[in-house]
Amino acid sequence: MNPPQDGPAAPRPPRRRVHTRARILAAASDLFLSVGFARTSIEDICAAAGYTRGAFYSNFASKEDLLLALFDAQAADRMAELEQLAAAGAAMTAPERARRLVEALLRVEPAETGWILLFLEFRLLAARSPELAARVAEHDRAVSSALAAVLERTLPELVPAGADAAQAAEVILAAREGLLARTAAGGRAAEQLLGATAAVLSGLLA
Amino acid sequence: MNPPQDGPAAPRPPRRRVHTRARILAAASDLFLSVGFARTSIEDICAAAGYTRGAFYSNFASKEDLLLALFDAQAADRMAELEQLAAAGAAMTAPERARRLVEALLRVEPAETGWILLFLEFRLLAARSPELAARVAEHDRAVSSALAAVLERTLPELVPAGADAAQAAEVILAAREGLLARTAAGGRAAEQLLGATAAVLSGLLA
DNA sequence: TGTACATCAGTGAACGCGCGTTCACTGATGTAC
DNA sequence: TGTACATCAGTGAACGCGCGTTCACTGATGTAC
Repeated sequence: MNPPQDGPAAPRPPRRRVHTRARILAAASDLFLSVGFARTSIEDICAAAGYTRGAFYSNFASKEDLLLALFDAQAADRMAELEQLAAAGAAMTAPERARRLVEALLRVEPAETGWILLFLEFRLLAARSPELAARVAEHDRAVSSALAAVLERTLPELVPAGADAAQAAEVILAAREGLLARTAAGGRAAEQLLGATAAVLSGLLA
Repeated sequence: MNPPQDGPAAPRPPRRRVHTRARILAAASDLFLSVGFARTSIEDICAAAGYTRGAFYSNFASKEDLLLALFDAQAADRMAELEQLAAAGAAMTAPERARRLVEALLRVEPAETGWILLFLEFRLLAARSPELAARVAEHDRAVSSALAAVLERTLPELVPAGADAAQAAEVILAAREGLLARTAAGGRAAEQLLGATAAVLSGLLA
């Protein structure tokens, strides 16, 4: 694995074909979001990206490793989004900020739907694997404290008396996941459940 | 498949070895709850129940069919539980009723934890299969309206102004699933998240 | 009660398939001189 | 700039395994007489 240590130890040359990893990641993302992790084979991913199976193992240690890489990227995106939400909130009225937050949290675009299902699958895997569980916990912690910061800075009135922003953020995120899981998994129409949520929320906040 | 229609069409004799189905169901329930649906093989189930694989297919059409049978049984249990909750609530004070309901909904015994994870897995399967999606939707509808009845009869103050009991029930159940999924999937300690939920709830209801 | 027969619950070997992973290899890319 | 060489990203065949499902069968259970 290590380069020979006897020469003048030249610094490693920059990697070639740097796009391979990115293309595999992009193809995997598309497939995971539309079909799910378990139902997507490595063969499918490589074919979609224009490579053969070996290229996969030259860039990732395993299928699970690829999934983790995707989640890291997704987590970064989500953090940035929350950051932006907090910044944009400063210039708005409180009800406007609340509306925007709920909108951001309960979005049900197809892409978001795919992510929720993929996340569910990830939690399920994590439930049986301590390593994955640690990664999920880390992710949850990061997103949760980012949301707590948004709440504290722009919507303290959403934090119920007797609870702190961190607690409120955790409960909000967990509830959000349950709601979106139901809409994403089909069955009852999404609008119906989200409508109910809106009704309940505005009742609570009135 | 049908008996010959030429005789005097005697009524079918009662089935023999009637316990087989029940024993397979019990073994499957144990395994699904502790290991999950995908990770449990039919071979595992049959071995645990004391049969061979063929016995399985003589009692169930497929692995999925067995899962559906388990869910039907579980749904019946849950309905009975809610029924009982409503009946018992009549003799209590309102805060006591609220405490009991929250307790019942956010229980995290090991068995309940297994059920939540199994349900997650079921929703995931349902997301890719219209037939299963219909079954989940039916199940959700039944449980949801049972909870709505409990709310209306014993805890109308839990229904926010502007929302009806059906909407409140749906949102409560969805949020419950999200909360329990997080605790069941490990990572953050269950007590921590449930403690946060309690804090948020009592803040909201105060 | 006893005997011949029919049924069908359960057996267990075999099938077939998909898929994650490995590995000896090759040829394009970059380095040294 | 040109040539020899080394590297290693990507190839593609093969391996191995697990598992859901099928099916010809058998022998215990029940029926008819």
